[in-house]
Amino acid sequence: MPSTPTTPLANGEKSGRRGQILIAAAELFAQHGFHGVGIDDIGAAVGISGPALYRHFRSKDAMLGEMLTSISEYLLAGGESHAEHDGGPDEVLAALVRFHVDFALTHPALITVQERSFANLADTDRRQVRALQRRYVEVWVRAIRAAVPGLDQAHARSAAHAVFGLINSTPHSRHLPDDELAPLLQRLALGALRAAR
Amino acid sequence: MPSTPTTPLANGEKSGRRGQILIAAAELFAQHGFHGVGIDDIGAAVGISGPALYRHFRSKDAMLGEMLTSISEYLLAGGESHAEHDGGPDEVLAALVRFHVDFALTHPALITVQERSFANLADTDRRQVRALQRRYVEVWVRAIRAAVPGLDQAHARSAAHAVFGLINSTPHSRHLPDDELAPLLQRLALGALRAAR
DNA sequence: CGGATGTGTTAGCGAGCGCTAACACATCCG
DNA sequence: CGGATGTGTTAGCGCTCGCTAACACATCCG
Repeated sequence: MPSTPTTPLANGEKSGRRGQILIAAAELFAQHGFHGVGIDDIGAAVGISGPALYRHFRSKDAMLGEMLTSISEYLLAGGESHAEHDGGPDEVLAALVRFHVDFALTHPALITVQERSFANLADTDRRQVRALQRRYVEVWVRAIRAAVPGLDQAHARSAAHAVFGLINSTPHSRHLPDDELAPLLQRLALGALRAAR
Repeated sequence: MPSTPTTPLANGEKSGRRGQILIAAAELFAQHGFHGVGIDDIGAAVGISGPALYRHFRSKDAMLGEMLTSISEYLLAGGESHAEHDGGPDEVLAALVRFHVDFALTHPALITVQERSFANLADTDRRQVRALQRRYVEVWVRAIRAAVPGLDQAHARSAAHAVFGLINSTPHSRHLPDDELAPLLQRLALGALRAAR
């Protein structure tokens, strides 16, 4: 059975070498930036040497493309699944916050890459990732407007992006154990949205 | 008179060519990442050609170093100045938020570079920038703990970083005019901090 | 005047990049 | 067995990069 993704990279047919390579590459891209990482660095990180990567990916750009697409699909699928669940608007919003916080804490490198390497995508990949991201934002916008009355679309969208920034800042600052940081971030995010107006 | 900085780059002796180059380079670094920008690109952006930059900076690394140091010094000076002003804890915190929001909206490229290119700094520059950033964070930590009782240092520090992420996310999403976005961000940031505990 | 100083140019270096070519070998299966 | 397939290797290509060298010229000033 194909199953819905449980982990953003290394799923289904991406399991094995391909997934392993994407995970290692994401870590490196997050640390040094896309252009700061060489093909040989990525190979070395998975125990093979540079050019062997081309048995699995068409190009370095293709790695980034598949990486960001995969992340965006995972976020969208998770967001939609939580948004569909019944429960009041407050519960839905809290579930979205919890989902995103959990993702940021579990996959800090992926959050970093998603944030920073968008501009390095090839045109086609960039369009696809942007479309997926927009749909994810729209899930949030609907949830925010349902839970916080009196916000127009533009304000809700800005608030959504701001909360992403709040949650995604995690990788750069982890002075707390996850089991204290996660609830703090959830309080901060929901507190921010409650104050949106 | 030397005066305190009114603009993060292009101050005092940095006025003229040096400041102009740093501003142009910051814009390019923000768009493409440090390694994604060539010496010739920076030169072209100020109307001279590549190698002429070495009349003003020792290296490309030195440009980034001076850029981030300058930004960090500006933030720290502004933060300390607002923290010293009298007024209740709430007023001080609100002033810090307003100051940081204003900086993020006025200099989106600088915020982006400060966030993303820290890892590209040479060792010496990185140490200095880190020290300045820590002091800026400490200004916030004190203000947060004064205004939001019951937070220990670690939680306050995490909250400060989260609010930076919230405010700094602005460059990536501006669907509102500044005069609506700024108050929204201030409400979100203060709302988050109020909910920290 | 004439040297010093500051700021620009073009040519070109050495190094590192992404990627391809050519080959090696292990596994699988008709 | 023996070809097909998949996955690894090393050598090396063409290109771009940061940076230096060598030179040009304008301004300033003793």
